[in-house]
Parts: sequence; structure tokens; C-alpha cells
Amino acid sequence: MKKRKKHILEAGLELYNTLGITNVSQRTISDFLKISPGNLTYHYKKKEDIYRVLYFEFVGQVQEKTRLFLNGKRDLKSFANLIEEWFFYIYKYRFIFLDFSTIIRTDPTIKENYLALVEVRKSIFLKTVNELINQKSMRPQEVPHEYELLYKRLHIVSDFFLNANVMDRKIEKLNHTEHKELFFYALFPYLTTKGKKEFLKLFAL
Amino acid sequence: MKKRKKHILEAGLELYNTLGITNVSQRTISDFLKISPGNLTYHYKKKEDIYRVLYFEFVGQVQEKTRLFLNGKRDLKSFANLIEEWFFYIYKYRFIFLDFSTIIRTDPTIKENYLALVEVRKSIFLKTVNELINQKSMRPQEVPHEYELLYKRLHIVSDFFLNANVMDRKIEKLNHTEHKELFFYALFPYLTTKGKKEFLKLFAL
DNA sequence: TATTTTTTAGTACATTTGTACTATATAATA
DNA sequence: TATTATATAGTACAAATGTACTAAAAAATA
Repeated sequence: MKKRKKHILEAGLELYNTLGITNVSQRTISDFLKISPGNLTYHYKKKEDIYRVLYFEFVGQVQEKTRLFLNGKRDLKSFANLIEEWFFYIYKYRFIFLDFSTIIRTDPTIKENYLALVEVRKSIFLKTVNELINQKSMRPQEVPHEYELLYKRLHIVSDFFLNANVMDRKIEKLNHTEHKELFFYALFPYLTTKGKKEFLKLFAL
Repeated sequence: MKKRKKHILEAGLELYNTLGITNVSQRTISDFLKISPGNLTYHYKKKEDIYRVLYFEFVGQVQEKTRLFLNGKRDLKSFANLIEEWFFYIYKYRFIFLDFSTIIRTDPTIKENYLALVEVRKSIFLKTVNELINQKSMRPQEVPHEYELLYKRLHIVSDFFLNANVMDRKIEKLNHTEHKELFFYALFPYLTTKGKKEFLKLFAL
């Protein structure tokens, strides 16, 4: 990608993340980069183009990490690793999740892609849960849809925990451990004695 | 409250909920009500005034329900009732949670109030958990901060599950059972045998 | 009824925003 | 070097938006 084109993306990401997508106009970005508005529209004709590219950049990066996980061994530890990486990218592209409904409303291609992504994540989660059950680290389902609902909650927590953090300025820096804990403690009560041992070791409790 | 003033609030709520707060201008509301822009600004001088009033309307209503819960007996059933009522109001005023970061960013009084509200909800939740433990319906904490983290997840799920639902048009109508399930299934694995029996009866499984 | 207050309509205006257009400069290429 | 393609600056403009202001209408009150 051209240098200028990349700089615009970087500035966009930075500004979207800090000011919120609704407070960033094309001029905000061109002023920030000290380039003319004409130059900006030359590279990105419509304002949606910028955050659409950023969104798909995000998707590309998490998909790559997910691919690596699927090809490796899928135990509790490497799953924890994957989740940590997801959190990293969710934080990096946090404007997507902070201004989620605005973005979804204005861009059907993003909406469609996100919908598919959620399904992929769900099936990976449920597959991983099944493997953990086979490995006797997790107990089988006790009530119908138990793990589907668990996924749904974890999906919401993963994608929108940043909204809760806007409140206490925690948003300004990334706290790996905190987010990982938030996620994995949700798994804890479903673990077997064996699984709990692994868990405690993993989180050094 | 004056009739016109109330109508403006109702129209605002309706339009914010369906179009998103960023797509609703003062003129959108005055056009909707077929009144002049001047009339609107006469009742609400600044645009923030409208959704600020709506936010505090929401807070007043959930606080009233919460007060009733605290004065009654605090078992699993009435707690389930309270949560259902919370969901009702979260849905009614859903624009607050769909455009959360926009609202928080523009109105410090809302931010401050929400922060306090979250703390109140947390202490109610933890108190209720303690009572359920005393009633032998819930098991004691196994790892440090277990129930605090559980609260945090439930708080995020409660306030932002609608964001996940924008995707599949589920947002267009309220589904009580679904949301209640989403919330209470999170409690299930922490319940004792006694608690699980109550739970299954409550949700008619 | 006369007067005052409240409500409403209509208009005006500065600002912001997205985007198109033109001209110039820079880089690439023949 | 001459020509062509790409990149940049600068400007223009319509639409939208928040909000102020004025005058008229309606309601309340004396």
C-alpha cells in the first residue's frame, strides 16, 4: 500500500479510537496529517471507505491468529492465548466496538461480515469446549443450550467490555490480564477437578 | 409536565431508538411532531437536554423497581423478576446503550450518574449472592473475586446485549425469556443442588 | 375585558461536513 | 528530455445542523 494511503489509515485509527467515529470528519484527519482535504478524498473518496478498510484490517489480523490456533493443539492454554490475541486486536481497533451500532448502521458490508464472523467464532468456541470435555477438563452440558448461551455471553463480554471501561478511563491503556480473567473466570465453574487444576496453574492463582 | 414537552420526549425516544442518536437532529424531532424548530428549542434549548431527561427518566424507573425488590424478600424468584424489569427498561430506552459511548462522551452528568448506578447494582448483586449462599442455593466463592467478576460480566451482558442483537433484527421486538435466560444461565453453574432445583422450576425446564 | 405570560411559527445565520472540481506539482515512463 | 500518470493543494458549494431572534397566536390572569 502507498505510504500516504497507509498514513491516512493510521491517523484515522488513532482519531477514531480517541475521539469516536462521529467526531472525526475527513477534515479532522487531513488537518491531523497536515494534508489538504483534496488529497484525502483522492485516496479515499468516501468517508466510509476509511473505516471500512480498518474494519477489514482488523478481521484479517484476528483471522490469521485464529487460523494458527486451529492448526495447533487446542487445549486450555493455547485457547487462552488465542483469546488474549483477540483482546489485543479488539483494543487496537476499539472504535469499531465503541461505535458499533453507528458503524453497523452505515455499512452493510461490515454488518454482513461481522455476522459471519460471530458464527465462525461460535463454532470454534463450541468445538473447543467439546475437546475440553473429551480431555475431561470440562464437564458436559447439564441443561440444554448451556454452552451456546455461555458463548453468547462471552461474545458480548469480549466485544463490548470496552464500553464499560470508557467510564473509568481504563480505556486509555490495555490491561491484558484483566480482560483474560474476565473471560476465563466465566469458564471456571464448568471445569472438572482436573480442569480447575490446569486453570489455577495457568492463571497462577 | 406540559403536554408538548412530554410529546417531544416521546418522539425523541422513538426516533433515537430507531434511527440512532447521531441520526436524529432537532429538526428530525420537530418534523416528526409537525411543529416548528423554534417551538422545540423553546422547550429544550440544547439538543443534549432531550436525551439527558430521557436518561434520567430511565434511571428513575429502574430505581423504583429496585427499591421495591430491596424491600421484599430477596430470593432467586424475585431477583429474576427484578432482572426482567431491568431488561424491560433497558429495551425501552435502548438508544442509551446502543449509542452509549457517544452519550457518555457528550454528557458528563450522565457519565457520573451511570458510574454511580453501576456501583449500586454491583452491591445489590453481591448482597443477593450472599443471601443465596446463606440460603444454601448458591455455593461459596471458590477463587478470589469470583463473584465480582461474575457481576462485571453480567453487567456488560445486561447493558450491551442489544448491540449484539442489532445484527439480526432481533432488536425490533423485546424477547423477555431470551434475555432472562442469557442472564440466569450464567448463575446456574454456581448453584447448589438445592439451587439448581429452584432454578429448573423457575425456568420450567 | 384588558393585560400579561406562555407557546408557537418562521426565519436567519454561522459552522461543519461531504464531496466535487481545477490547477499545479511531483513522479514515472517512454 | 518530453510526455504521461499520479499526487497534492486549494477552493467551491450544497446540505445539514445547532441555535438565536422576532413576531404572532394562544392561554392565563388581573
